[in-house]
Amino acid sequence: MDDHRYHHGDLRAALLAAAEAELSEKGIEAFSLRSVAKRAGVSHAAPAHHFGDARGLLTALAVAGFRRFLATQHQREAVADPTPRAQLVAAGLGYVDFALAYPALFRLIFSSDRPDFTDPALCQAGDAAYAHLADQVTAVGGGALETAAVWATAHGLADLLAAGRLKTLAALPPESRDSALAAALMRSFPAP
Amino acid sequence: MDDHRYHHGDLRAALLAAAEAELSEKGIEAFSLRSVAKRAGVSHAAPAHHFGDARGLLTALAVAGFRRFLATQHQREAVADPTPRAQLVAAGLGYVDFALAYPALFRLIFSSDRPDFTDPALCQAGDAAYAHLADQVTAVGGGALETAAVWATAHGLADLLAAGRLKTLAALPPESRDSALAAALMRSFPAP
DNA sequence: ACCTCTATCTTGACAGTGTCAGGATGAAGC
DNA sequence: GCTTCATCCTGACACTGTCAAGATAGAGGT
Repeated sequence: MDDHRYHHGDLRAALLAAAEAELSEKGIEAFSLRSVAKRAGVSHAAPAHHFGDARGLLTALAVAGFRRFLATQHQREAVADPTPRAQLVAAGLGYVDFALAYPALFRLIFSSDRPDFTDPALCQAGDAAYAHLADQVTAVGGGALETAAVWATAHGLADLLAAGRLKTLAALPPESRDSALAAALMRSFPAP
Repeated sequence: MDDHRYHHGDLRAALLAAAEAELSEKGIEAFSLRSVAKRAGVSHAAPAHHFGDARGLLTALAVAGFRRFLATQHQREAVADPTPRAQLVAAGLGYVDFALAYPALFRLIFSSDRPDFTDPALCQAGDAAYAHLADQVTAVGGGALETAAVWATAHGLADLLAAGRLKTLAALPPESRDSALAAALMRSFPAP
């Protein structure tokens, strides 16, 4: 609990936490590496040793974001019917949940050039998220094109809602909003 | 044709053109006001007089982006069947066309905090784009929820394609890609 | 015990950025 | 010709990311 040691102990994790806080407060376009260091209580060049540069930090943050992205979908799936169709819809609702709960992380992952998307760890995290969706589409009898269609619908809903551009949907109470989202998702893949 | 006059003549338009070129080359997150001024051949503080600050320039650029966004949709609609359903699908294809032709502008408009979206001109331009879509959904018998569903599908396809994340769709030849997009769009609103 | 080695973090510097204050320029109106 | 004013420039400031060089402390060997 001593914050004033020369060696921090777990500065890497502390910097990631500070970076996420800065990201959600200031947004990706006002993100500052020095602000992150200041928030973590270290010098402005301390992050360099753990992440190389600002891109490295944001890449690591994007990896963590993808993991939480999948975890948010799993939360929805856990409380949904075990049928493939219900699981797929639940994943879509989790997709939207993540975008609304962590809009800055969502934008970092899907609408930013700052993370290095050729980084192996980030590639793997992104591929895992895609594979999860593709598996579920396969389970309902769809192929690559159906995966693209479902993904686009979920992504469009999530992105527009997170940006505050779907006021008619956002104004609905949670249950009817979810059912509207579910209906849109259901239409995006073929009937059984 | 004299580029070295003290008074530029139409610096505002020249700065907008330079800003769009910089935006599409460097991306929104590496956008630099000084680079724009340098490209236009004026001093680093010249843009301030016409746009106030960097946000003002990007706001004006977003307004122009919304206009071109609508124009791109109109191009598709002009060569499509005049039936309401075909016109709506054409608008969706134009939506995707714009995202692929001007990805940086698309991101500026839909995934950036830098423009001032409370600016009257920008609000009006954005509302016009929304109204165009809503009108077409109304013409096929849909309401607010259907508008949201169609919008989300078109937006998701456009955003993911522009980000290069739908390789299966992007790999298709143009005609079959368009028909796949059209099929996804058709499913997003009720049958006649 | 001491001594090195190494990872970790700090300090200081540099070029580049947005923004502001003040000054220079030149076109238009009287 | 003189004034006026929009237009554009120069210079300064604080802030940013990145690099080089130094300070610190924990670990491991002798």
